[in-house]
Amino acid sequence: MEPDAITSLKIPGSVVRRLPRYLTQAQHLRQEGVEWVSSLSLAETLGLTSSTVRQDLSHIDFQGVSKRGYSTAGLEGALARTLGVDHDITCVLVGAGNLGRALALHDEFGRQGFKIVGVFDSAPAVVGKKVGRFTVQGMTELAGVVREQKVEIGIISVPHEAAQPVADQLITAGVRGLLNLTTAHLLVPAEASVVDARVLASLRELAYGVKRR
Amino acid sequence: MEPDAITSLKIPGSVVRRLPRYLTQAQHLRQEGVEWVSSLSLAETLGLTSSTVRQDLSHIDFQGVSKRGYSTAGLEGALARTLGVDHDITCVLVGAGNLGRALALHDEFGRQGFKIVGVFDSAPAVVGKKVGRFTVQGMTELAGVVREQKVEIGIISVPHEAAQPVADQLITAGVRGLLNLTTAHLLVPAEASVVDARVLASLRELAYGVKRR
DNA sequence: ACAAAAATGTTAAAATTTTAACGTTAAACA
DNA sequence: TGTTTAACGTTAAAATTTTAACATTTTTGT
Repeated sequence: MEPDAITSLKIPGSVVRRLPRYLTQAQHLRQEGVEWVSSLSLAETLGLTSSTVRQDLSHIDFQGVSKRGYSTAGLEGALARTLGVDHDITCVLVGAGNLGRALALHDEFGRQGFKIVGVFDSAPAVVGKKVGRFTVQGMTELAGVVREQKVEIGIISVPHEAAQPVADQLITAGVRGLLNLTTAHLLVPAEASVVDARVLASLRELAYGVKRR
Repeated sequence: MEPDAITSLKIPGSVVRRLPRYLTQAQHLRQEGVEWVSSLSLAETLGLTSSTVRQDLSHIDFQGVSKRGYSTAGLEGALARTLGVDHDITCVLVGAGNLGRALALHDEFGRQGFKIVGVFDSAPAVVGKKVGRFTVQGMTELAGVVREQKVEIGIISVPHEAAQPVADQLITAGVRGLLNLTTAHLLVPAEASVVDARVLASLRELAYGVKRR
């Protein structure tokens, strides 16, 4: 099945960053038994305009229906396909500190298709310890696991000084995307992707928000 | 000391979202003993243009020096003041699941001035349990703690269906900013701020990134 | 003391993103 | 069966954001 020439060509970053929110809404609504949703209602619950919603959804391979809106199930499926989350994605997690362990234990990601297949850490004191169903492995085993299990995404939750070397190791081993939970800025080759989770940055952004009133 | 009329008037959101990254860089550089940094060098390490960096920093109350650039210490201080992170900010955390517990245990936030003063959960089985130095409290105690300790920020890491009611309770109790770790979209009065941590959304954004190549 | 040059702050243009406007489609109902 | 109308998809305008260009400043070196 050939992907649609227009819709698959390249979705602007501003739009890609909103697609996950539409997906979440579509999921929630469908789970609540709602079958149809309009651009206006999506806009209101997400704090956008209906124009933006329609403009955004025009980038995915899915059509609304006049007078009804969008089928929540159809929208959910189309968004999942567009984002590439309509199938499981294998991940490894590097850095078994508090944050890393929490993510490994947080089954919601697994339910959403992000399957962690290994947890790694460089500290000998941590290697061998259990984190939920995982046994923490040493960094020497990382490349092998990535190759054997065709791991696509690496989640980095190490101290920020260690982040770049870990990123390099992951990319060299064959991972194509990095979720960066550190405050470091990661440099990767053009064919790889990085998304920063920005947890501390979000808190700081919030500090600015609460200050000015 | 009157805040500068121009610089404090309102910094565009696009800029505010980058200020924490400059702050992080300035901190890292100063800790490494680097005293000066240019807009070009900042731009290169953050993946921006030097123009954007200079434009962004023109919003804060701080001047660079011709031929030298920006003093890392000065920049760090000015950014911290602009964002409002030059003093401690009290936070409470609601939802002592895996993610919540990890954040409570992650001392980096505390070192950066975000002081958690209480951890709350609605599940009777969890209330009374220890999370690091905290004893999980019931929701009935939330309002009292927020008022007595003048808590400014609430961190929400509950199941998404519970997020809005928890947000309402926090706002009613007097919190002025919310860090939302759930996938719910939170509605709050105009005088309050919400920042979404977008962890799952980031993974999904990454899925799109790894798909298209 | 003067000239050269590196890097800022600022102005203005370019690019992108968001919003509004509106023609079109198809469901609902008389 | 025809009319009404809600809501889409699309075009174009408005607003915002990013980038380029350059005049200005100030350090450095001769």
